[in-house]
Amino acid sequence: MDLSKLNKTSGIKNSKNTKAVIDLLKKDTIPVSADYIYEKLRQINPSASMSTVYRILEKLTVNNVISKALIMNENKAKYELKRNKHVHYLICQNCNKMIPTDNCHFEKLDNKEWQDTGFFVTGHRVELYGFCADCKNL
Amino acid sequence: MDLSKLNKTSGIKNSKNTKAVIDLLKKDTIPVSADYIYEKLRQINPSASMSTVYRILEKLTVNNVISKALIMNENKAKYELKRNKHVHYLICQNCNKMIPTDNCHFEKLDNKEWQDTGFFVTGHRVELYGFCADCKNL
DNA sequence: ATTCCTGCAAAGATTTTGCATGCCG
DNA sequence: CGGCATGCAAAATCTTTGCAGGAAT
Repeated sequence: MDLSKLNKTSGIKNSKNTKAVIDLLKKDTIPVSADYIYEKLRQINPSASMSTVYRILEKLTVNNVISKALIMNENKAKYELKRNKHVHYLICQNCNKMIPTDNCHFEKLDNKEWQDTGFFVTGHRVELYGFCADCKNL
Repeated sequence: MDLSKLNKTSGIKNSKNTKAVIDLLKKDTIPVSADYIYEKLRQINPSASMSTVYRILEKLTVNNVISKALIMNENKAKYELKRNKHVHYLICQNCNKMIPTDNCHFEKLDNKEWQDTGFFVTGHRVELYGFCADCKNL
């Protein structure tokens, strides 16, 4: 996550807030909400505002540093750092827990024409839902 | 979509608005927003309100008649009728068009334990994104 | 008669924007 | 300096809820 490299192509500056947000996201293994990021950022910079958080997330999304995901049963966006190893999630229908799983059966879909539709697939998102170990026997 | 059957288990009554919403959804092949449903419903019942739409969608979702999907790059929920044949979507990153595809490679995932996680998978959602035939050569 | 449904208005929640000021390159 | 970044407040969206009256079983 080299901010100075980003800077050249995007005009994004090397601000404290932006760096802090990226550092926060590095520590998470599941997508997190703007609100969560705001709370964490306030611990580092107590005067940071929600609009700054949204503006940073927007810029990082546009520049492909993070991705914005909308999850079943959630009414707000969540964000996660894009990483080399691509991950999907198991989502519990009972407690909403998200569990990352790196066992992706679907890589072969990417960068291919999708059958006879003329659609060129560049990526995919898979959510597996069901019941986690704690909830499946309730 | 047998409302009278639903009625028995759910307490949902056979109201004009609910029937109209189900009929609307039957005509769509891609998920649609509450707003879109509201506009269509108003053509049938000009006094219908947005809160009624949301209340109907909530009830139908809970009772498994429709499903609520959150789509990449959209900031609002979309809804679609649950059908026997299960469908995924190709989503264009340029024009946001959604194209249904019934070629699902993933059915074998369902109703299985997911590897050694103890998670029991009951369903899945796949979004393939990329560029549609119209946008891929822009 | 009871229970669910509806419209309206108000409130909540999430996200975006205008503006004046501050910081980075 | 010039342009992006920030905080604040206000606004824009989307969604939910309280209440009183109406419809369905």
